[in-house]
Order: sequence, then structure tokens, then C-alpha cells
Amino acid sequence: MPPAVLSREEVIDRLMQVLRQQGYAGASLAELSKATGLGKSSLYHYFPDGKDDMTRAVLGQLAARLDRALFNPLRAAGPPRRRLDAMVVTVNAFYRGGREACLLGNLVVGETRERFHHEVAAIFEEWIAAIATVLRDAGFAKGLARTRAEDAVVRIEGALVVAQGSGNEDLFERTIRRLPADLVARAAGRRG
Amino acid sequence: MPPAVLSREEVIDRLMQVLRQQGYAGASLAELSKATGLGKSSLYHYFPDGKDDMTRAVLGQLAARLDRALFNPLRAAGPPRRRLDAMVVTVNAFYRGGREACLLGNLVVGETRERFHHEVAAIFEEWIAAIATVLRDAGFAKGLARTRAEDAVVRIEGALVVAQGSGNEDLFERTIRRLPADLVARAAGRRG
DNA sequence: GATCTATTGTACCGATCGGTACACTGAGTG
DNA sequence: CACTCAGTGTACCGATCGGTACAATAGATC
Repeated sequence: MPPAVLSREEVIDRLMQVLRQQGYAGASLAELSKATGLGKSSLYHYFPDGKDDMTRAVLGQLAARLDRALFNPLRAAGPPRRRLDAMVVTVNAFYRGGREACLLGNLVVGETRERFHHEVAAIFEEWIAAIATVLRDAGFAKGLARTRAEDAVVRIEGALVVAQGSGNEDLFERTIRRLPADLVARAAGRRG
Repeated sequence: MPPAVLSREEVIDRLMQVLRQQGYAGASLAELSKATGLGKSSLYHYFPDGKDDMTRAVLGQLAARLDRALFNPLRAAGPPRRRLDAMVVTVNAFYRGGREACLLGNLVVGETRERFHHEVAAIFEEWIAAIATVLRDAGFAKGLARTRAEDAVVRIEGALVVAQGSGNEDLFERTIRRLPADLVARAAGRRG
């Protein structure tokens, strides 16, 4: 809907970049305007309820993109180990090797946690469920598959925080590279 | 220094609560004032450089408290497994079973990442090093001890995010309860 | 009691916040 | 050509932002 220079999807993409980098409270309308190249009036034309609307649009687009690029491949047929390896590649690209923050992680802070809880929780849940599906396919019992799937997402989110906080850039990639082997390990072989 | 009703340590404690819950951008002077019971003038009397000063004071006090309650016990003598168990108890209390956010995690967002990077990175580093010490005492090689120690902190930070994001409250406690056994496992016995 | 210094309340500053009003444009459509 | 209407720039709103000035107060010290 923007003139032609930027599609709606691209606009939401720019909004996502600002939100994931600055957080909700830190993302001012001025920055969102600058990042998209749209004036405030245009921003409010597309997103009548302001930042709240924009954030919901961003969450919707994120959910759709993750479905396509991450969750559906996880749920598709194929060797479990290979599906997990594919996830690692996608996740690594999505977070730019740990240099980019997680939007979901930034939306659990302060008042935004309750405000966007439904959307955020749904994405986390779908992610965990998709990994659990792979692990069930790999022969694990339901409970164990679920627990390990949670642990995988926990480690990805944690690795982002610790990598950025400690300045240890490669910690993120190292952490997620271990994931596939760890996840399918038979009650043994934690890692090297 | 506050009249007598609140010690400096207590004031900084209140500031910490606001900062860890709201993040830096979301913590307004009005809120910090209300939480401490000090007017803006008093706040600026104790912390002349405003929010920046307050945040540094909070980080300093956090570092001191973690040293006393978490890192020193980890580095002290005693059975490694017991030291890790103690860490879990302390961590669980500190984060109120996952209901309280991590200040460090909230300070890696936006411009605050660079601003407080030294302090934040130092705390993460000391934490990881302390856990690595335990694991060396448990007989692990230096590299493996370090990697597993990183993983422990990664899982704690990640569990906070995922527990709060997914609304799954007990995920945090479940995750950290697994940590001691996982950490000292002999290249086997990932967990259940 | 006079003095001093730490602490505080009040009032204020310019800047920016999120958000709105409105007139204008320009590309389609009849 | 007349009309419409999605899209936009400009100007503005009251509220709040982080921060400062300053005079009043108060408790200790002499």
C-alpha cells in the first residue's frame, strides 16, 4: 500500500527491525517513521492504533514467516536429524549469528508482556510443538520430546542474551550448532 | 543517606526492581521516584547523572550481591554437586521462580547494550567462570568446563525469557533443577 | 543560639513523547 | 473532465520525558 517503493510487507519488516533492536518502549514513532520512510500521518493511516497496531502487525508477519521458514520444515517429512540441522541454519540466519536480538524476548518486558502475551505465547508454543514433533518422529516419548523441545528454545533465547551481554559473539552459533546432536541423543552424549 | 527510613542499599534495591521489570527505556524518572519514595531532587542528589548513574549503582550492587550469594559459594570448597545445587536454590529465589526478569537481559537492548556493556559483560563472565571452576573441580577439562558453564548461564537466561513469554511459569524452575545433574554428567545422562 | 551542610519540595526548562486535524495531492474511475 | 479516495506533509495537541534552579528545611556541630 505504500506508494510502490515499499510494500506493506517491507514496511512491517522495517518496523520489526526497530522493535527487535530497541524494544517496545525504546522504539519511538520518530524512529519508526525514519526506518520506514513514512511520515507519521502515513504510519497512522496504515496502523490506526499506533505502536500497538504496528507491533501486532509485526507479530503477525513474524508468525507467518516463522511458519513458512521454520515450523513447516520442522513438521515436514524427512530424517529428524536433517530437519533439526535445517532449523539451526534458518535460526542462525534469522538472528544474524546472534548479532540480532529476538523480538519475542523484547516483548516480555514491562507492560508489553501482558499486552502481547497471546501472540508471543502462541509463537513460542508453536515453535516448541514443532520441535517436539521432530523428536517424536525420532522415537522419543511424548513427555521427553516436549521437555527437550522446550530446552532447545530456551537455549536459543538464552544464547542470544548471553552472547550479546557478554560480547562473546560466537557463543550463539556454537550453542545452536550443538542443538541437533543434543536433542536426538539417546539418554547419553550430552556433547563433546 | 536517605533520611533513615531507607538506606542507600535499599534505595538502589528499589531502583533495581523497576529497572529489571521495565527495562531502561521503560523506567521513567517518575516511576523510579515513586518506587523509592524520593523526589526527583533527592534522586539527583544521590545520583547526579540521572538514570545513567542509577543504573550503574544498581549494576554495582547487583555485582556485589551476586559475588556474595552466588559466585563466592560456587568458588568455595565443597562437593561440586552440592555447590551447583546451592546455586540453583539461590538463582530460583533471586528470580522468584522465573516470575522476575533479569536486569542483565534487559540491559542488552538498544543503546544500553554499549552503554553498560563493560559492567554487564563482567558479571556474565564472572558467573560463567565461577561455574567453570566448579566443573574443573569436578574433574572436567578446561575447555569442556567452560563450555558447559556457558551453557548453564545460557539456559538460565533463556528459561526466564521463554517462561515469561510462553506463560509457562514452572518452565523456569524445571529447567534450572535439571542443571546440576546435566553439568556434572560424564558425557552421558543428558537428563530423564 | 548561630552556623553549616545534607536533604528535600516546588517550580520550572526545552525536548520529545504518542497521537490528531486537516488540507492537499495524485493516480485511478466514471 | 469531474470525482473519488488512498496516501501524505504540516502543523499542532496535551502529556510526559530527563534534567535543573533554588529556596526552604532540618539535624548535627560549634
